[in-house]
Amino acid sequence: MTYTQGMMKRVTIKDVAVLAGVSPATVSRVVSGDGQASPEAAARVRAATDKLGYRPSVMARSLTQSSTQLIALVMGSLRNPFDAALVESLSAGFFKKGKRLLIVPADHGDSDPGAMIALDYQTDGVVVAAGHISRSDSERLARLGIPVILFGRMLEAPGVDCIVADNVEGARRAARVFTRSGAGRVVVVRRERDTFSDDERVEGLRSALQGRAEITTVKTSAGDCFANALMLLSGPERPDAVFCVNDVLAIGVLEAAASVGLRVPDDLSVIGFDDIPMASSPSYNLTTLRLPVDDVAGWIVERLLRRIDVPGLPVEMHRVPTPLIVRGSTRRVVSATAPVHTEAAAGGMRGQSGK
Amino acid sequence: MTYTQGMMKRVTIKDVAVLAGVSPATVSRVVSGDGQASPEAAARVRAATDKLGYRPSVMARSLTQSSTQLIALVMGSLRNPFDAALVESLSAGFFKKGKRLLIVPADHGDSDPGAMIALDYQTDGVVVAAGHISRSDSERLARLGIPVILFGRMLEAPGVDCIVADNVEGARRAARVFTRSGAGRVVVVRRERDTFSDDERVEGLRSALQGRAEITTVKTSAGDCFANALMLLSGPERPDAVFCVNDVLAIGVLEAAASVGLRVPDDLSVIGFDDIPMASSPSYNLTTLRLPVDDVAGWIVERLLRRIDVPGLPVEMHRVPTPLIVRGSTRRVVSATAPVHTEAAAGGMRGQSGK
DNA sequence: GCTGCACGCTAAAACGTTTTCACGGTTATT
DNA sequence: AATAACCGTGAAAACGTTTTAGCGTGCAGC
Repeated sequence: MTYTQGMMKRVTIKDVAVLAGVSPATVSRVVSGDGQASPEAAARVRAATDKLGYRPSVMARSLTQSSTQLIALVMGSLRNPFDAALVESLSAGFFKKGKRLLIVPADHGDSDPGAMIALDYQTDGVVVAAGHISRSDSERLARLGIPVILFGRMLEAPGVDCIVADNVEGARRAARVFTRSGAGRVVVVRRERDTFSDDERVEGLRSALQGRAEITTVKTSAGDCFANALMLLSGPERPDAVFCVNDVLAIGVLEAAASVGLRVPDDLSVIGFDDIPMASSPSYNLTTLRLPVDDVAGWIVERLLRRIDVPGLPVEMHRVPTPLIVRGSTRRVVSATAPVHTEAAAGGMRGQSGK
Repeated sequence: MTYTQGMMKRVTIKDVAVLAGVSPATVSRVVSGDGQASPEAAARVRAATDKLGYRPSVMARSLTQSSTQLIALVMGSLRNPFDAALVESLSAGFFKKGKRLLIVPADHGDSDPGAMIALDYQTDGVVVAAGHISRSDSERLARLGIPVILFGRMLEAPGVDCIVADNVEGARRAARVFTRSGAGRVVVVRRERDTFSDDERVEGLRSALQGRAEITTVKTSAGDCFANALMLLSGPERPDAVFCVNDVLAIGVLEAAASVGLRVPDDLSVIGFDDIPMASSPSYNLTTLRLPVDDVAGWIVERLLRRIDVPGLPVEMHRVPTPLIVRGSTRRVVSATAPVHTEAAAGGMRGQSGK
């Protein structure tokens, strides 16, 4: 079998119809499955679609139907393993439900807010995993019946559900560990750009530590974290505890501590946030607040699909629990109060995602 | 300003037309920019689109035009930082050129080959970043004029360009380091599933080491790498050099080496592949073959767009150079022959991506 | 003053589906 | 036996664009 050079025309429903000897309407009914069609007609149609390799055009279908099976995902950098894992988990989750991800960078130079691409492509929904969506934009989407899930920050607006880690409770747990081990000088390491979640984490720690310790804040990019931590840890007023708003920063601090010969956790306690796989690697062994990525992705998928099904639903503000994972970067203290989740120190490189 | 409850209808080109007092055709010409229109008509149309917030429906447009501005990206797990970086770089690169990424998991349970989603959505092109595409599928896409870029493996088929790391040359460089430092027992660590690239890397090392060293191969998942390496390194026939098909595995080996008290590079040399940011962190300081992710993404974007523009182009098989990045996990030897790229050991956590 | 031409615009067709409407032909209900 | 309900099907409209064909108008060239 030889093929003609050049581009062939797409095989359409009409081609199938003439081959099967029925009308396009019947083909549509058979292919979509729900319409009524006689067994013999259905058989002929199916034979024709198989022979021709017919695939309905989603583009054309979406003109008459509302659904495109597309979900817009506004995402940022994937340098942080947590974000990469979230995107992967979302992609898999949505795909399993027949939805495809249309990804749009949150911080493209353009002034055009990324989420609005949902309008161009008539997306079934929007997930804002990084960055923000303005109230007016979200209202515009809501007016068109496009639901939005916002991850990492709260926004009270029609049609947008929010899912945020329980940041203050997590930070409080970290604070408790610090006070138990008698930390007096605590440094908070956070990113350069203030985000909703970072603010909550820092504020949570600060309020829980109120009066019990002296707190300093350092802002740094992930790339400069090592260098900045180096300075901090070799300076005169060395902290005895460091709380980082995510694990990547915490690992930078651990590197620096090792580099200047500080013993962790004896000289310095370090706590991170997220519990990325690296955190449990033997060389870091980082105590952290776990943000369970598969739970987050699962909730987002569930919630968005449900809202697509039943549009009238009241909005929901979901807080994801952030259990403390005690590892080697903090001192083990006998706890008289609430039990905390600890972990056998053996087994390296094994992350949280057990799938 | 209050909005009516419930879903509003989309604002279409017709709405704009009546508001501007012109025909839909004129609106189309003004919006798309290339048609001819009088200044005053154009002004009225622009005022109308602004007032109504009109956004053309890509779906409807794609019926008459061929282009959807969509690129299908077949991707696998993002657990390996290299893959995450690649996706991020591709997304940014394509977005800058006005293309959006439609992501489809390579290994969804479905039997349907992922790349074929390109047909459903009339994608402008396909990037296969993980997994494979069969010859017949690629031919089908080619017949419809949809170009394909295949990353990580070679396939000679019409309409598919390939980009692959220079695996054998990289592996040869690794072999040279090993032989110079007098390694006699070399272990190759590779993934459980054989891939084109892994095969090339392993075979490249094997052929370069031919007769100079005893070679053993170990297959492992990333999660089990630490445990497996532990066994290997504490066993009777301990290797003095380990070549890993990627950095993630190499880091597992380094962890294990540290865990059993082996000194690197004195007792053991380790070389990885990819040069992920972690590789340059002070606690690993891994010698590796760099696969420059931004170069890869850049080539893919360029090439795919060019092929979309001019369909007749002959296929291209691109090999990406894989320079050796010498760090602390291999012994420094005075080189009498070709100069190799070395790197100041200072500055932690700073990866290759300088952007 | 007529032809030819560029221009600005509109009407209508086209793209590939789904869905509504209508129409015969069965089958069930009285 | 008459009527009603139902089933399978096709014609046609609809979705929101772009594009082609065509139609006046004004202007230059003869």
